[in-house]
Amino acid sequence: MVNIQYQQRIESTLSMVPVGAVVSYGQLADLAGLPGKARLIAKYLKTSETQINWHRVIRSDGKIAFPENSEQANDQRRRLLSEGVLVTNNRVRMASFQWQPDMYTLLEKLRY
DNA sequence: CACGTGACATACC
DNA sequence: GGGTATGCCACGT
Repeated sequence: MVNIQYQQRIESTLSMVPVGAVVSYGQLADLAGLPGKARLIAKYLKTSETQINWHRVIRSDGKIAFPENSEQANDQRRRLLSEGVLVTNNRVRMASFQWQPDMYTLLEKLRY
């Protein structure tokens, strides 16, 4: 269970991640105005029912958080591939990893 | 209040 | 690159 305030910020921010982009847990926390709370994002994704764009969240090292070949990892990989995000060996390719800097700044100024 | 627990992050070897 | 060690922080027990 995640505090409702946190949940709302996380959900609205996550809903803005564009198709074909991925963010890390820490980046998403930053964008949501919750710096340092990467693990809270993880808890949200695990416990919350409404997970829009959940598949666009990956670890800071570029890897999918689930064990390779697990059902969930395969599901996430399939969803990413369908948006044009290349995934090999449970890891997204660098070109797809993280937003362009200007986009990052833009969203920050836009919301907070 | 004291620990233990994560779909984490960073530094270092 | 992989592996270990710490830091982190909201939550549950």
